[in-house]
Amino acid sequence: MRPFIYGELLFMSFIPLSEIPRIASIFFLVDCNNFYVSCERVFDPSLEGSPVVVLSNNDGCVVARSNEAKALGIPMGGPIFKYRSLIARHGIRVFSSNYILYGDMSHRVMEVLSLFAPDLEIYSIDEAFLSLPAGDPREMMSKAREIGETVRRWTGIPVSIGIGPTKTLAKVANKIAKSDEVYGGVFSLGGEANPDAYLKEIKVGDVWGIGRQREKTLKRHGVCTAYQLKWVPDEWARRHLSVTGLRTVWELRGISCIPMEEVASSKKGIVSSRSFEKWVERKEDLKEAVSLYATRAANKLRKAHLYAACLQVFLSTSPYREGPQYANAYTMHLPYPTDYTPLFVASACQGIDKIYKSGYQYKKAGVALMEMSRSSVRQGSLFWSKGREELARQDRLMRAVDVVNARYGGEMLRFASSGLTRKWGSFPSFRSPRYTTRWEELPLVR
DNA sequence: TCTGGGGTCCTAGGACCC
DNA sequence: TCTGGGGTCCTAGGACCC
Repeated sequence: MRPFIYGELLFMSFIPLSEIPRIASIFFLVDCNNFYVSCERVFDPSLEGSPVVVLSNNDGCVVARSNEAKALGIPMGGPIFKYRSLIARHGIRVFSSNYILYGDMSHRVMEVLSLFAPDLEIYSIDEAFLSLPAGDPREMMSKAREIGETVRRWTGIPVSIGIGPTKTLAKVANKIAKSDEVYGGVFSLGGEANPDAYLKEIKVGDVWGIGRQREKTLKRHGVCTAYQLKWVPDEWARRHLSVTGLRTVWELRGISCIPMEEVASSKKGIVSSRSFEKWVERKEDLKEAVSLYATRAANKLRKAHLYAACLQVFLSTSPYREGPQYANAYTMHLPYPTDYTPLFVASACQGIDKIYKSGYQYKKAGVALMEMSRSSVRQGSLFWSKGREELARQDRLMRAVDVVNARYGGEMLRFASSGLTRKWGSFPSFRSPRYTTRWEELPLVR
C-alpha cells in the first residue's frame, strides 16, 4: 500500500492543521518552453529568434507558438485561416505537427530528468513532476538550475522549473518562472518567501484545475485571484467546485493532496478520430473513414499490449456551421476481449449503420476502444464460440500485419474497407523531417 | 472556404436488488 | 388514502488537462 499524502489523511480524519507534520518533500514541475516549437528549432537553428507556430493534426489550429508569435497576438488554439495575413506580413514560420519527432524528443528530456530524481511523474509530453526531499531553499534553487542547464545542454530543449510544497503551487511557480526572464527559468514558492504576494497576482483561471466554467462561477462570487481562491471556505468550495476543486484550494494553502503517480497507469481507453477536410454525406464514406480509424486504434492497442472488450463509434456535424446539427455515438460490447483489427472494423461499420442519418453534412467521426485488459492474459467467456485455433490464427495474422507495416512504413497493409485512397488521413503540408527516427530523414551537416 | 486530438475524473440519475 | 429504504452498478454528461 502506498503511503498517505497528508491532504488525503486530512480529508479522511479532519486532523487540525496545526497537527500536520512538516512536509518532508517538495515538488519540482519541469515544463518545456513552447515545446513543439523548441523541437523544430533544435534541428533548424535558423528558426531561433523568429516567430514560429506549430499546427494541430489537420493543420487546423495553432497548438504551439514561439514567444515571438505570442507577441504578435496569435492565440493558443486559434484557427490558422484567421491569421493568414498576419503570417504573411511578419514572415511567421508555420509547421504541421510532427508527433513522431516530438515524442522522441520528449523521451530524451524525460530520460535526463530521471537522472536527477527517482520520483518522476511524466505528466504530459512536455511536463514532468519531480519529488525531492525538502532541503535548504538555496540548494533547491541551484539544483533546479542544474537540472535546467543539463536538459538544455543534452537535448537542446529549454525548460522552466517551478518549485512548491504542492503540485499546484509548483505549477504556479512555473508560471511565474516563465513570466519574466529575470527569474532565469526557475522560481520557487517553497522557500521562506511568502507566496501570498505572488498568489494575489495570479488570475484564478490560471490556476491548475480551474478551467473556463469554474472560473466563471468563481468570478460570479467575486473570487478573481489565486489568493482569494486559497481562502474560500471548504464547504463552499466543495459545493461549487466539487472535490477536485476543494483539493485545488487545499493545495494552494500548501497542503499536498495530489500525490505523485510514478507508475504510469495503464490506459483506460484509446481514441482515433479526425475532422474531415470537407464535409461528408454518404454512409459508405463514413464507413471508410471509421474503418481507417478503427485500424489505427487497433494498432495503438497492440503496441500497448492490450485487448479491448468494447468499441464506440461516433460522428458529428460541424458546430461552427449554420444548418442542422447532429451528433451521436454507439457503443458495442465485443464478443471477447481482442486486438483483432477486422473485428473492430466490422463493429465500427455496424455502429455507423445504427446511428447514420441521411441529410446531414458530417465533419468528424471517430472510434474509441474501451474496457482494456492486458493481452498477456485472455479471459475466457461462456458465450464465445471461437476455438483456440481461430484465436491463434487471428494473433498470427495481426503479428504478420504489424511486422510488414513496421518494416515498410505506416499503413502499407490495410483493410480494403478503409478505402484505397488515403483521403481520411491527415495531410500535413508543412511537416518537418522525422530527424531522430527515420534514417532517410536524418539531419545533414555540411 | 478553412476552427485538433487524446486523455482523466466526478456527479447525478436511473435501473436493479433485497 | 395508503404506496420503504438502502445499497450497488451503469451511463451520460460535464468539467478539467495538455
